[in-house]
Amino acid sequence: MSHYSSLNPQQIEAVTAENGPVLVLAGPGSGKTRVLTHRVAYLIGEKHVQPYQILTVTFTNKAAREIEKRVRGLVETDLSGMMMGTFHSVCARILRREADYLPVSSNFVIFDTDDQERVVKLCMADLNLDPKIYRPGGILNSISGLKNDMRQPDDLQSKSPRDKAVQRVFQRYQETLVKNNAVDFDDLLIYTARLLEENQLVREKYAHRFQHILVDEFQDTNVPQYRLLRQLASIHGNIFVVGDEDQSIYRWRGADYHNVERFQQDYSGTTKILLEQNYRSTQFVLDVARAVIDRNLHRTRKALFTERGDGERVHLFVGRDDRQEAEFICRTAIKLRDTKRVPAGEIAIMYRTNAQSRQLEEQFIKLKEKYRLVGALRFYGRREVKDVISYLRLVHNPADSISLERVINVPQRKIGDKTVADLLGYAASIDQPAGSILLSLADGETSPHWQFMPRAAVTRLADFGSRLREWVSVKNEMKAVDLLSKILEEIHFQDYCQDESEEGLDRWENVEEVLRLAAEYEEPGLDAFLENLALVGDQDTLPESPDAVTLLTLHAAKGLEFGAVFIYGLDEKVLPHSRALDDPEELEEERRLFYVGITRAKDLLYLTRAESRLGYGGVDYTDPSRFLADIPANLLQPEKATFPTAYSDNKQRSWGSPTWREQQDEMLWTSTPAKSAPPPPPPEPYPVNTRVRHLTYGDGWVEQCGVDGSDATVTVVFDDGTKKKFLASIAPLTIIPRKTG
DNA sequence: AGGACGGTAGTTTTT
DNA sequence: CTACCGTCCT
Repeated sequence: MSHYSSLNPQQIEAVTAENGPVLVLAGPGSGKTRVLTHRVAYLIGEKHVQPYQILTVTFTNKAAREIEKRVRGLVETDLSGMMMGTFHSVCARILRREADYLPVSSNFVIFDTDDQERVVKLCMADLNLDPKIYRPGGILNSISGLKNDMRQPDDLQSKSPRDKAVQRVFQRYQETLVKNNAVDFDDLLIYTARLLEENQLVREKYAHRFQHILVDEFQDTNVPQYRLLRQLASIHGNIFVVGDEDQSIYRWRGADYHNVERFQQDYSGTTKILLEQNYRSTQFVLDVARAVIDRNLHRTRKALFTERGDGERVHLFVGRDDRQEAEFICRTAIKLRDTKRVPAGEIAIMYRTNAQSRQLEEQFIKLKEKYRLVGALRFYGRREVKDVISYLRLVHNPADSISLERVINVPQRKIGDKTVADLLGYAASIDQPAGSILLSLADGETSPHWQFMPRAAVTRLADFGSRLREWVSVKNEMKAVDLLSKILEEIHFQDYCQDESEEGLDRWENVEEVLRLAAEYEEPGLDAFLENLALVGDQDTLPESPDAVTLLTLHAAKGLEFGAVFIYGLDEKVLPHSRALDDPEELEEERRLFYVGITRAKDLLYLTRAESRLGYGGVDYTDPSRFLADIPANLLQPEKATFPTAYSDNKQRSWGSPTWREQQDEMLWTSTPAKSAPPPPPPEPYPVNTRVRHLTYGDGWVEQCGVDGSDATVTVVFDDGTKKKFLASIAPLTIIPRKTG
């Protein structure tokens, strides 16, 4: 077929692999999406598989859409029967259909993290657990951790007081969700996995239907995902997974790249294909990437290569402080745009934590340049947005007391905390959802619940109850937009948003955006709209902007590519992050994160760090990231700040003379040359046969130390026999004083 | 019911 | 140093 001519031999092998388990290990930029989409097209076009017999699973909606779009471009066939979506959306679809077997009914709502935390707080209050001793967020994390491993509350190994608390909250949390006819994100996967494992009828139904299962980003699967795939593949065994262990960066969410190894054990006769040709980056970028990632164990080594040529060396800049570092980045980015004609939209600045974006933003603002910030404030996280969505959710599912609590007094209708607490308490005592009681109160004094609290309070509740009843009665006849407009109007939400503050306008505009989103749903009813709100994050809402530089976290960068990439903050405790330092597994993940960042670059890559950074309190003096020490010096190009320093150099170091190392750094990489001093002779920092200690490799002897170009390099033979070459100025080496006899 | 205050924590966040 | 949360006070 003609479009296979554009594929390389390994890609063709993957696309046309025989039935059975196939594992494609795809390096960054090796065309894994192409392989996946061509495989689908091949199955339909050549193997005459019906679209409805194919299941394609991804992690993000964006990826799902991309794959669908590209498959449509490859085949003529109508794809409407094909199941294609994220793990969560596929599970939701299955669960709604099979709700008879579940503790919730098919119109269950999906609780997001916000809701989850509210539930945890509620449960903790009920159990008399002090939120100051156990932070609700932390407890929720523990619960989610257990759920990700498909554990039950009583599965907790140790019985520390905290674990006991987690157990009790977990138990109650789960009961609360069921009472609210709600599931959380984890439940979508867990319920599905269990259902398929325990119910032969359901398992066979789906396992029979899906003759081919294709999975993207397989290294990011967690226990329930792995297990449910296993069940779905239990009849035909045609499971085609694509992934890359080196790009697994969601361990903390339960993802376990060991599933890649597990796959090969569990599915005998797996065809394994490595995609090593990279179509994205230049060789220098790939070499740096490889130098960094090859230090990780438990992975399939890949030898990435490119036919794009060497390209430029990877640039390395060391700022005096993080401000200068940020300034260097912004000015260089602008320079690339103006003199090297790299479009701003092809430039990205990546960092470990969101907080780091501020420094960069300040510089952009100072230079009056636009930038695009990815992911900081989430649209769906806005209070007013959550409020209006909660209204819809309550109407859709009056048993959802979390939403009810959220909106019952927003805007204020004189239903105070006391009244709400009484209502919820009363509801719990007769084991009914608070929503049902509200609806019943709409009947006035004939309601059996009328007497349960003081007249004034009950009247106001009844007021709200009759509103709610009205909305519930029309919800299936009206389109989502119309219902939402009706609600907003009746509760005067616009007035509520637009107090005279500036944010007031913003708030209302956000609400209008929700209305626009709702308008896309033509069918009457709320189901489709709410499902989408729950399962479609705003990751894909981020607008393209070709004329602005993109600022984003390394996590958010996964899957993207840019002509020029800056990685900001290559210091210990930043990347790797301080929280990861004491755990080797976490450190490996930090390394992968760095690797993901590096491999986003097509042509230009800048790594930057600073000798000091603003910490929580004052100034922190930094150590260079250990990852830098793993990059051979000949791949790097030290950079000086070529712009006039924008701030005065008033930070004299008053304590003692700088170490040779500081002099070295000054000389090589900082913008301020040593003041009017004659250029110091090239220091020989590590004389041959010096005993040295490396931060990660231990002790050894200096074998060679030379200055090539502007770089001092040092070669060390370690006691275990390994020989390493470092960039002298940044290698975490210290000289071990010789014992004088 | 809203504002002022104090305490405390402060990664990453596909769904 | 902030930013956010919870509490208390008005």
